[in-house]
Amino acid sequence: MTSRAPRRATLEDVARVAGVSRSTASRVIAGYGAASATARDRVVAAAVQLGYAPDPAARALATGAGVRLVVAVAGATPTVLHDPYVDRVVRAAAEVCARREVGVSLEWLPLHAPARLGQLAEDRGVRGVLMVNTTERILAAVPTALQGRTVSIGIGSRTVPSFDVDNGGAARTIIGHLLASGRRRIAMVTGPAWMPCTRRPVTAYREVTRAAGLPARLVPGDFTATGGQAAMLTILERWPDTDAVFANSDAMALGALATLRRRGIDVPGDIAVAGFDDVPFAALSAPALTTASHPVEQIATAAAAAVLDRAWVPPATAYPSELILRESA
Amino acid sequence: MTSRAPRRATLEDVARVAGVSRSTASRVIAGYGAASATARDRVVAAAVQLGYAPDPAARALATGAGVRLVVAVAGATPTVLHDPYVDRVVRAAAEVCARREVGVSLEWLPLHAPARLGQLAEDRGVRGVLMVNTTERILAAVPTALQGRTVSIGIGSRTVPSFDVDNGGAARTIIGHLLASGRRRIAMVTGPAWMPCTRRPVTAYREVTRAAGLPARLVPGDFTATGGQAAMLTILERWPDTDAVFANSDAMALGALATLRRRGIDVPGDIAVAGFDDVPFAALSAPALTTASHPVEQIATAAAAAVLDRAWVPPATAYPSELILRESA
DNA sequence: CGCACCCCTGAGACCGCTCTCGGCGCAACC
DNA sequence: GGTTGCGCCGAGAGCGGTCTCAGGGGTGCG
Repeated sequence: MTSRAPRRATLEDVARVAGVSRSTASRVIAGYGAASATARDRVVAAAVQLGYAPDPAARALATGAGVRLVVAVAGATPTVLHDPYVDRVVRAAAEVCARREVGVSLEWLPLHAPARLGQLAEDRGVRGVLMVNTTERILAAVPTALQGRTVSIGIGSRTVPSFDVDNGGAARTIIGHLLASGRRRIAMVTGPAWMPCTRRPVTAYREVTRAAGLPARLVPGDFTATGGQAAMLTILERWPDTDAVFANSDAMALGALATLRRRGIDVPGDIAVAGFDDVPFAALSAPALTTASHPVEQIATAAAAAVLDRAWVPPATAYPSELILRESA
Repeated sequence: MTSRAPRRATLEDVARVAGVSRSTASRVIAGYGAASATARDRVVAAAVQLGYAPDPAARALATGAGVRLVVAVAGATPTVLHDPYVDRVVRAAAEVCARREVGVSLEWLPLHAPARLGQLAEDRGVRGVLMVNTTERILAAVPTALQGRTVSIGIGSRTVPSFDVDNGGAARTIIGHLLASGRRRIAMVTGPAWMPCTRRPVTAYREVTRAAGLPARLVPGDFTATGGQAAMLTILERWPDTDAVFANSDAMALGALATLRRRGIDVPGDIAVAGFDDVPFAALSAPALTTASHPVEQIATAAAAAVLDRAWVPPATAYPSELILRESA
């Protein structure tokens, strides 16, 4: 008995063992047509016995479905890929995809060159697209060939469903908290103007402060810590009497904290600082950062599952954020 | 002229346009056999003209190569996947893979169940494996079918090449710096004992302190910030006269910093603190953290490229780390 | 001039799966 | 009893590549 190379079982093998045709075996494994209970049982038993698992490449080839999910991050430069936020999205997506025998790849989507989307649409390897940080302009350029298998983390459109945190609500809650604790000259460090995710928090800020009869003090940041440091400097210079700062990301808030510390300004005594995201280090800063949670993993998991399963999804889902009270505000 | 669905060009189309057979076209595209200069030119021209790109699934099916790279993270529980370090590895790998039409997936490798490796080996979908945080035990269980397409970030073995930071050297440098700045009662917060990456830094610590005639003060951590907080508490309790702490990761160092701040202990006045990794927030803590760099992206990129290209790689590559002096030590 | 050899090429099998299509058996109904 | 209809099944044609193999044309040598 020559022990030949232990070739992996194929559908053909399963069919032979089950005593049915390959077609029938395929039907029960892939579950599309009808099959009798007996046939089903025999096939399943054979598959289990042989440790059968379908070859993703062969299946992709036959169905025309792609073999990987691409996470496309929009931005002006490729550096947008180097962001902890993107990391979290990619990890969650990769975890979801692993169970479905699908890979993930990461791409930069040049802000003003939606042509890349056309290439993705034609690429037989791509099963679907998960867009991050996208803009209306880019969303509008999503080719028909990609519709139905594209979702966005952030804003959406009629053709691409959106999964996002309720950042407007989060901003409202945080600013409400600042107000409630007696702050009156509240500044906000926003994200970059081109990022749509900046809009709702800014609107919320404008509304809440206007309702309280307070002036708007807006400074743009870039979601990085160094950006936060610079923004804090600007605030201090432009409005020296500021008594609270809401930074639209923890990274920026942490940067602001660093600037204030360097200037010897007491937090929260002189100025209260609040962030958004609840990154792990937010609990460890001095003082510990008051912030609001951002369920990125949950969002990315749902988004990835939606494009993989081609399930119907509500056009826009907003995930709730929770206020996390610590020392800084 | 009916404009039919713009089907993506196949090799067949390229061959037809170039006026050669599919075989010849394949030869020049995949570049394995011999082809005349004219044939080559015609095929290349046709491919360019048609915007041809090979279907990864079809190619994978024909060659038997897998269609995705799996990043396998060893650990006791699936929570090992939720680690910023893993995120960085996955991102770098995904970026490398994207250019090669390969996807990435993320898996947890149960520490005491190397059987999962056998499944990976049989999975026709996997092109190669990138192991993270692995142990000798697991390394020894890598099936032959996976050899030659598996690399490890961390320790390696005869059959799986290793890519890692020179963490022994980094530890030596950091402790040397502590010593040079007059510290004499230096404690170290290590990683978990089961992680091989803990070994070299600990050995370095032991050697350097012994050479200086100092006692070893070792406390195990878990590479998380909360673990660092707890470890710092232990150190304070067990050796109250400690004047410096080297934590083997920035997260733990930041945790230690938080504990010290809470206790009102001055850093670096009373106790100096140094970390390892140079995470972004290390520059923003109060005081800013002295640490050593960890070129994770560079390492992961090289590792991913190695398994994808099946290129020969030196059995073990140690990437240099640099001391980053800030305020805490 | 004949032969051997080599370079190049095309035909075609194959990778493992999906899915259409036609056939078969059986129950229901007229 | 004959027809219709339906449920289940197998044959087989792809999907888009790779790669073996046999053959054709040219060159070098005897």
